[in-house]
Amino acid sequence: MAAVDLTTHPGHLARRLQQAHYLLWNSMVSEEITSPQFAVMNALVAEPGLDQRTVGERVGLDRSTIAEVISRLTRRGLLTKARDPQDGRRFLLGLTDDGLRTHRRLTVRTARMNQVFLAPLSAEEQTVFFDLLRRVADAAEALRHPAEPVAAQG
Amino acid sequence: MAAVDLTTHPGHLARRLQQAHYLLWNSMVSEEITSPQFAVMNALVAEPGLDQRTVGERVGLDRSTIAEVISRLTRRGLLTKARDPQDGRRFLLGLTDDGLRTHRRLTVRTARMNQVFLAPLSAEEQTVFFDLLRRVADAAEALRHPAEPVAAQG
DNA sequence: CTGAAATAGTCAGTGCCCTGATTAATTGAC
DNA sequence: GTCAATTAATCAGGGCACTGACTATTTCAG
Repeated sequence: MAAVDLTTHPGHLARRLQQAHYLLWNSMVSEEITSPQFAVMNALVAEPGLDQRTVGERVGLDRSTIAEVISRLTRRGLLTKARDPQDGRRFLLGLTDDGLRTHRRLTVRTARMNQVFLAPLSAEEQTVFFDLLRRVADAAEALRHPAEPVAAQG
Repeated sequence: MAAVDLTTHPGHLARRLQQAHYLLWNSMVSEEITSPQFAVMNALVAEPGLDQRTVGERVGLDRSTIAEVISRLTRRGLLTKARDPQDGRRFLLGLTDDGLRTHRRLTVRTARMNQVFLAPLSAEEQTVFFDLLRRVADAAEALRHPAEPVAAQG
């Protein structure tokens, strides 16, 4: 009986949290547009004309995944993709009118969904929750993308 | 400029948290066995002889996903699968010796990984983090599996 | 005992997520 | 100016996660 209590494993809880969010999104926000797709559209509302790689960086998706997400959004006419005349490697991205409308519509619904999602916590707890979540995620991400490796010491 | 700040969206943070965990698991625990696979093995250490559906329930995986995970573990010889003679619909699951050894080995490593993952938080913050995470995940899950719908009132 | 409902598992289809290998374009050392 | 290194994107391949439709078995009402 060397079994472990998974409710003390942050990774397990993170997975369950994300699954729960997925289901809630599906029922309260959209069955067509997923949360990562919304994140991509949102990045392009904030900074129109970004290229694929940079959008991925903004929303936290690797090069392969961002390519798939963008391909789906393009296929649905929510997003346009054009070669950068200045740099033939890049594709510049932008939202179509439909994409913009969709983003606006979903923004309202995500706000409602977030309220339901966080309802079990008090206002102060919600603040703490965000703080802890961000700190853990940022630190773990930093482990993977070690940024400027400060000149070797010792 | 109606863009939203995704760092105030719990779902977005949950996704980033899970991704960060995935990467950390890969580098600190195993490149062969994934976190959900470990969760399944762990459930069978705690309760040997469970059937597929129940294991899925224990670790939070739907019937399709649990089938895939079990198929991979079986293919690798970590797990056995046998028809329940009492109920021809069920498959009873159990760990092989190799599966048991693997579980034991990974248990040590997951403990180390959890420490690294939670390192940015103080001991008290870690306790709070677990509490908040569990409450939000449980509540959101409850929305989807509405349990015993208490007799309609009013 | 028989036929309908419930239950366990499979299968097809969609989408997210990663790695490693490859292709095309640009940049930079010489 | 040429060739090597870098960079943006694609592709192949493995794994997780869900839904809806299907099969096989069991259960239960009658």
